[in-house]
Amino acid sequence: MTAEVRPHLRADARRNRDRIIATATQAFADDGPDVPMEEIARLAGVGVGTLYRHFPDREALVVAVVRDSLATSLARARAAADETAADETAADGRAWDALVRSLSPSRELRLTMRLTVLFSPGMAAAVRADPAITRIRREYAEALDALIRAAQTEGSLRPDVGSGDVAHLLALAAYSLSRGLGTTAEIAFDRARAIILDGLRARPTTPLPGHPLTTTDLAAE
Amino acid sequence: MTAEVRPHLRADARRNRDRIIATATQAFADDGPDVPMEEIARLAGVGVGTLYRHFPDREALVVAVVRDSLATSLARARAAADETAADETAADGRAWDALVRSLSPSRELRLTMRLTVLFSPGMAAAVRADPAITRIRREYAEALDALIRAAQTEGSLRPDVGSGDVAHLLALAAYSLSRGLGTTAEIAFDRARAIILDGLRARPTTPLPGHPLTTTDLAAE
Amino acid sequence: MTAEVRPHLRADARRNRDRIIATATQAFADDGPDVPMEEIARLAGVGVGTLYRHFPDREALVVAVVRDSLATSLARARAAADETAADETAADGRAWDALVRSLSPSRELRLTMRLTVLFSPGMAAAVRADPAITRIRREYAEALDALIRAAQTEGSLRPDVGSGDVAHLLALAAYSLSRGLGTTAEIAFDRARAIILDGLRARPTTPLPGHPLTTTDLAAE
Amino acid sequence: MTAEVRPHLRADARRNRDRIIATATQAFADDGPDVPMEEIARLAGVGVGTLYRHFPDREALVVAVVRDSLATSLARARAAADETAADETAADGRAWDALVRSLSPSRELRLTMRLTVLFSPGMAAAVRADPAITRIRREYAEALDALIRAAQTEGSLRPDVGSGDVAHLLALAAYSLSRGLGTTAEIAFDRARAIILDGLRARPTTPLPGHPLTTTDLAAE
DNA sequence: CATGAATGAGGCTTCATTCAT
DNA sequence: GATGAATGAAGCCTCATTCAT
Repeated sequence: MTAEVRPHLRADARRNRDRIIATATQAFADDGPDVPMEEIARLAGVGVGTLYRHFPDREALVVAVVRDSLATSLARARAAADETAADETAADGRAWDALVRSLSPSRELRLTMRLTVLFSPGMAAAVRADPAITRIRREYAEALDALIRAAQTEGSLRPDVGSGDVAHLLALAAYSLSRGLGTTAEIAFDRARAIILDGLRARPTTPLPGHPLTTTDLAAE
Repeated sequence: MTAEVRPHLRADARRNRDRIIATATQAFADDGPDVPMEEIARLAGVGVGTLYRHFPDREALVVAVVRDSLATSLARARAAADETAADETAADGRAWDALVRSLSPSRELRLTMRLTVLFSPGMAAAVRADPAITRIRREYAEALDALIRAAQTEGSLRPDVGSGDVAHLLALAAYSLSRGLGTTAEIAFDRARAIILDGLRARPTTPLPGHPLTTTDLAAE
Repeated sequence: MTAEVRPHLRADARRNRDRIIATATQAFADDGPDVPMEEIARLAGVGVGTLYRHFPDREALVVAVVRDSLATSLARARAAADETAADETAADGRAWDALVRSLSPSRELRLTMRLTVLFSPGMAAAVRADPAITRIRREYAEALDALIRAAQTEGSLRPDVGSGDVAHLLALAAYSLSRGLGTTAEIAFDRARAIILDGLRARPTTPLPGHPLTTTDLAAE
Repeated sequence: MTAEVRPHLRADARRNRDRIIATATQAFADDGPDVPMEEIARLAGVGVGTLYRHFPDREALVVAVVRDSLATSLARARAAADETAADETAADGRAWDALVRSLSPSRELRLTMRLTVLFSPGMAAAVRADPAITRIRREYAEALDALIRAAQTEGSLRPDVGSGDVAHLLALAAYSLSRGLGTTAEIAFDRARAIILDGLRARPTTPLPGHPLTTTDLAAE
């Protein structure tokens, strides 16, 4: 689950650290961003002291949770991309297919994106300020850029959108994840995604305002 | 700003009540749903006691804020609808135009929708339980239903979507409102909206999963 | 209900004052000594402002309630005493009979005595410091003293007790008034009183410690 | 001072818990049932947090105080009873002597009984609802019942009273404990108790109303 | 290192009292 | 005079964080 390596950490300590992150992720998803630290420690089966030994304060824990989740998601996305690239049987529209998968973020990634909305302004700033997170976001953005250029080259994606636009729509779809996990919510999500994809595939009707957004444009927000 | 009338309320008290609601709306938008009551009181220029005289607890204040915002938005939407109906110059595609406006919620409505996501489960439940809010939501839903049927009849809206789908996409767009108010955010919003609209106008390519969602489907979520 | 006369008070103001005292007495009896001022005002059908016009603070109201109750009780006790004194048919043991009546305080007096126990130390001090209340207590004590001497003279009351002892026992009996008004409570009270009376009538068996207490001894407590 | 044992509690925590109970008992006795929690914590030399760690809310603290006090009193009463039972030199009237001791509750028990009168209805209900307290009260009642039957059998206690009557008189005497600790108060208490005892020893003169009360009758009140 | 007890700042709410209408 | 709105100090409780065991 953890994608960053901290060299000098005894096996049991490492196990504790991982369990705390996993538990916190689940707790944030279940109970929202205000779960008390003691509750997280309890759920992880450790004392608060241990929690604080690994993460000096709540902010550090939150950053670790987001970092871990993004790293995992990125790793998975890359693995999938490699498989796809190696798949010689794919028809044309291969770049479009990859883009479609980008708009189908894993449940875990969606939870993380949702969290970043729910966290308080201070937490959100801390998350954005984390170098590792920044790096992962940049790599995501680069991958998305490549995908988009390929799809536009192959003619399957409308030419007047940029990676910022797609990332934005991706984020929108992800936010829709409601706390409840009903299948209705999942169906609503899938339907919305399909409609958005049709919008992305469409020939432009009326010109979009401004110019194609890059992910950098969004980050400046 | 206030759309509900409480008959027997001294002028000064009424003024305070309105100011508290306006201040709280702003404070929630700026600092999230956890702004301390005392902070809200301070920003409104009143003592905590006054705040609590008008709203017996935090829940009551939140409900009042949402109710007020929704009521205002509904009133404006209706006024706009009347004007539109009276506009004899509109080309064909009139229903579509109205639908487009539905996907352009006012900044205030967008803030409110954002709030409903941010509130804790308890608050969200209290908001949903409020009769006035329930009524407004129902009226909104009914208006949207009519709009959608008309647009589908005139052929401008794809036939495989329901009011629930549109409401969902509307909500997605609204959530996108970031805390910051930069024009970039506004442009990103407008571009996303246009793309979504293109998706709604599109001839279906691959069939959508499930069946057209009604707003009732969403509420059951 | 009010036994003190405040000369220059308009009739309606006087009526308000009386109603507030009566209401407060009832409210203290029903809900304990912490009833909010606003609640008392509401029950009395006046605004808080009016309440505060008549009684500058909570202490003043409490003192007025106790004073009024004691004054009424004293007046009634005197009226009863006069009637008794005039009753020529009474057998011997007349002083004893009067004493018995002393140990049967009216429901109102019992409530008041109970209140003085329940009030906070500060309130209790304020009550004890009130000159009118002090005077009434003194008059009560004097009446009790006379009664006791007479009863001891006629041989119906054991000689080794003083007015302080009787007042103390009287207070004990009064405290027994529970909040609930069940008849069981009343019967328990009557039985306890009868047993205490038997104790007062008894020939001493073992000598009592100390010496007969006067009411002054008690007040010094 | 503490009679209940909580097995798994660190020594220092246990010490704190005990000190908090002792301090709270004293504080309630001195300043009434409304002493602020923070004041209790301060007097106990701990932070509020510690107080709340041991007792989740004020009610829990009050219940613990009463439970502890009653348990201690019961334990002492039993120890005394055992000694008495072993005392072969006692003259006849042994049951009566035991009853006399029952009417001489320890200072601590008297404080506790006083508290139960002073507490608000809610607190009183919580105290009555506590299983440990209920058990102790029942055991007290049973012991009193046995004592009373024995005394009536040996002819030293009037036959027309029940355990409820004695418990009631016991409570009355206990309530008399004034806030101040003057020796006058103690003497007044002792004298009142002696008089009440004479009343209990007396041959009935006029019949008591109702029938002998059991402790169950009182509890139903 | 792990544990969980202790701390205290901070948020929510109540209510005695004051003051504008 | 009467009214009830406004005020803010004070009490209850929670929880992030520190520290002794």
